[in-house]
Amino acid sequence: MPELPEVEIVKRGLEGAILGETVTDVTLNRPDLRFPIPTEFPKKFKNQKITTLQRRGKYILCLNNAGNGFILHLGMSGVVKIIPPQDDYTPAKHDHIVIAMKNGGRIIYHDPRRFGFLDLTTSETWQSYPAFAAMGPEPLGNDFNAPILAAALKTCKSPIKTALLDQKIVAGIGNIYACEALFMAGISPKRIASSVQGKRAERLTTAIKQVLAAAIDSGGSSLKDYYHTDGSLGYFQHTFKVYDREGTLIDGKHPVKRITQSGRSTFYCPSLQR
DNA sequence: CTCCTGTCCTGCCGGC
DNA sequence: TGCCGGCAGGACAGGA
Repeated sequence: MPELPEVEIVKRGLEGAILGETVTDVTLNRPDLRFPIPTEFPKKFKNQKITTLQRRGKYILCLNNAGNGFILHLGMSGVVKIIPPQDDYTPAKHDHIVIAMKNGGRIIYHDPRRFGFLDLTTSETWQSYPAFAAMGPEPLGNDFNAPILAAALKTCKSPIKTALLDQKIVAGIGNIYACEALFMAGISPKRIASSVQGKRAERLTTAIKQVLAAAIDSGGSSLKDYYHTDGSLGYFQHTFKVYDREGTLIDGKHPVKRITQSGRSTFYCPSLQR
């Protein structure tokens, strides 16, 4: 599920658990996720203090006091588990990376499908990491507004839904929140992206910000519960208006339809989205 | 260039 | 009950 809101919640959970803490050990339970895990990762973090945690799009950046860092992407099934200092840790299937802290706590990266990946970076160079260098604006930041979105879409001939999934247009949006934002904005996912200008761009910008902020709020309020139940961060329950709701009626009369665009499912309400 | 398709991997769900 | 096909929230390479 990890799109921007989920990754933001993971980052906040990590802040509470490991920011300022010292790593004592990093265990790689397998050599690769989607790509090989850099073999120098453990030694670059061992005995170093975590100084920075940041999110950019769907990526998490973590830096230590030696100026080394890692970039983590959760892929489709990545989960971060936080094991508090006093708790026992029972290894589970697909627990690929275990980071042990001096205070006794542990951070586990768990990912059944292994679509996620971890790469090394440094405090000096992380901003020019390829995925970041090409990435569009943060949707919740001041750099994202209607004129900027309209300009980015101006030459884009693909459907607006497909364009929203392009991380170069805007960062952090995935299949769920693309569907939800278009529904909130009353824009058809099939509309040519270049035609989303003026008022439509205004509505879409507002919808994107609202949908993402609301999801973060709902994840934030459940953060404590997550921490206490299974310690896993990366998935939280949020109710969606159209996503995965094919056939249900909006306001009792407007059915939600499912179509395929660029090989991905799109959910929308044809009578309310133009 | 831009756009679309296929692919990586495991788990789960529905249908037979 | 068991097996099998289809599908899953991402990103990228490669081809048109």
